[in-house]
Amino acid sequence: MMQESGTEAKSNGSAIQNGSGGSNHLLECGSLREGRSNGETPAVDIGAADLAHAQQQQQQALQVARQLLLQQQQQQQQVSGLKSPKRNDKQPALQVPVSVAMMTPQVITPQQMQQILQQQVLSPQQLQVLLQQQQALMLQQQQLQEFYKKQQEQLQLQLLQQQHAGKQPKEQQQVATQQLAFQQQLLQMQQLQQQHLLSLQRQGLLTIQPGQPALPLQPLAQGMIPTELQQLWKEVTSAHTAEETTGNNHSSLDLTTTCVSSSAPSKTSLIMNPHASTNGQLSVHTPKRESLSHEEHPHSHPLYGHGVCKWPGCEAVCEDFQSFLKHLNSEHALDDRSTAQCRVQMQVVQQLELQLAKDKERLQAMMTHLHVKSTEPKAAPQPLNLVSSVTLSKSASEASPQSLPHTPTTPTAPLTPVTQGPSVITTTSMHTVGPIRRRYSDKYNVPISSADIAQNQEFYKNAEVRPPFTYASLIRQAILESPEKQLTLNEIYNWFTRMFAYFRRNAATWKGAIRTNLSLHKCFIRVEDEFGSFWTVDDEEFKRGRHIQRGRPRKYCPDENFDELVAHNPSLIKNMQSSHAYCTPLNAALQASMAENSIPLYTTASMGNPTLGNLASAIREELNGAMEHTNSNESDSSPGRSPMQAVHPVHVKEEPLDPEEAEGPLSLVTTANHSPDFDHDRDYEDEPVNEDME
DNA sequence: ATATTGATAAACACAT
DNA sequence: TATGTGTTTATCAATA
Repeated sequence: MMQESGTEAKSNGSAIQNGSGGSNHLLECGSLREGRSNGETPAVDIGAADLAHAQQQQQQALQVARQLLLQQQQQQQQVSGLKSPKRNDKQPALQVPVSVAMMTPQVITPQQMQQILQQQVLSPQQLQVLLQQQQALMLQQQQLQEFYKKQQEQLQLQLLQQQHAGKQPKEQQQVATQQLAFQQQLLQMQQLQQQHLLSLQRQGLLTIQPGQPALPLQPLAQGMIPTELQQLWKEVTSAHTAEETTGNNHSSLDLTTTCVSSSAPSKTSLIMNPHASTNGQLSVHTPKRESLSHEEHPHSHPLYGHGVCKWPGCEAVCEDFQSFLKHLNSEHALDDRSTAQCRVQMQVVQQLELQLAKDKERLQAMMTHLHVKSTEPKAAPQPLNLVSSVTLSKSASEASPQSLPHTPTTPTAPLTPVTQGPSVITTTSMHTVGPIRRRYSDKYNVPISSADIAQNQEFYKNAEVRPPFTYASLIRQAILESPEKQLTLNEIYNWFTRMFAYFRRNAATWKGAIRTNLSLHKCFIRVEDEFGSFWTVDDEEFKRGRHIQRGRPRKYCPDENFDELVAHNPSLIKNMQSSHAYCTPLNAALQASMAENSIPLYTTASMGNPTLGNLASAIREELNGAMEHTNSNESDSSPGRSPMQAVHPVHVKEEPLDPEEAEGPLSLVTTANHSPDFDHDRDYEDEPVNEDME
């Protein structure tokens, strides 16, 4: 059994999903061109009597174009959705975006581009290639558009002729409508691309040569500026002096020219700087006001940082803030160029906002979906393709382990980092699962809060996603969740399988890990009684951090002399006290209430503080006495055992009526709903219940 | 570059 | 003997 899991664990190596490129778009464009020439032929025959024929041809051409459009849209969608299942392992995101970008010369959506930029995975050369491809495509699209314009004109001519002739077939109307619709789509698409291109330019990613007229920009003139933009623009301009005209009067012409000039300087800044965009956004609003305000806050200016001017596409080095101001006033004064850049920035912002809105929506849908799903009997693991750690704390994750049946060792990214981030399950936050063993930072050692787990519990129960917690954290959680704060090994196993779908396979692996952790971590204390042994946790020790202590003295062993043991390891008694090893239900209740009040469990306070410590020991003694009364057969009859231990069997094994319902203070809210199939594994379940302890 | 830390695998001992 | 439990060590990978 070990072997099987062993090999499985090691075989996970390199399952790197490579987003394979889509179809070759250029080819499709080629066919488009053919379609176009076909379409043009009939155009020449306008005067021909065979209107039906011309219409047919037009329809064919339309169809081809529509298909093309559809394909493009689909591809865009596909590509934008590509990131989700990606698994990165050793192969950072780098390869994926690059390959995608290189293999599919289609127009890249702004979202994609942004992602690529953010990941900073493309070399300047690669970016150039990409951009060139995009330009080429845009050119083709423009041609396509021209073609349709022509067609439309023809159609209108035909219609006119027909009207004169007194005929107006329905088909023609339909065709005309379709054409219009299509053209609108085309325009929209182009507009999007323009914006994208503009943003690239703004970031200095695209350099348009003088000889290469702002071809892609031209269509922008056709796209209307959204009203919000106009409003924004008005604000910007009005903030200046009255001399300026309103934004509405700025034709795309200036924009074009300015963009060209502004893009020139920044070949160097091929990688988008996250800060830059932030600054850019700020600058969008009222530059003037900001320049005023910066005087109040001398050294903080959104356009100035790290000794560099953050004006889009500028990056001029300014020794100090004063020189920056000079530079700002001289180089970025209110002129056509600056206004145009401002405009571009507005578009960029708008685009980002759009994207943000979309992503928010997506996130919402994902979360909703997951919620719904959790209620379903069996969760399909796949749904959460959350794979990219992008973030949901939930967020994204990576390829779900499900997809890697043989990679038990590869943890998935945390759905929700325990201590940080939203506790929502964000798909983005999940890291890719790869064979990589993720090491959870110390913060993951922080006790898992009920809320943290509770929020994602359903998710983990159903999705085979590896929880982002260490074994130690989980074991602790399992123990603390139990009514008695103690569990047998088997019960711990069961807790794992019950709470996490991920631990329903490769049992040998994770069970071994649990055992190792129990042994290795100082915070886990093994206690024996005549019914067997169980584990408790010393929360103090747990919180203390590094649990592992190689070569540490053997843990408490029932067969050894307790006093001697304590003498050797004074902390042991502490551990025992703090852990529930010897705690009576009363003490447990005390701790429970502390926990409820967010007081660290088994706090050192109770140990360190003489008063509390005394109280604890007093309670213990009392309980011991009580134990002896109730359980005479127990007690110290066993020589090697300490009195404390003797107490154990009495209450320790008392099994709650329903393990699921008798929850400790730390128990997860949801624990109550567990399936009963697990958890009845104690051999001593039939043990009499001692409820009189309270 | 090094030290820590966590996960795993494996060897071993012991008990049932 | 087979299995479960527990301990220990080694190795690998991720991180600090």
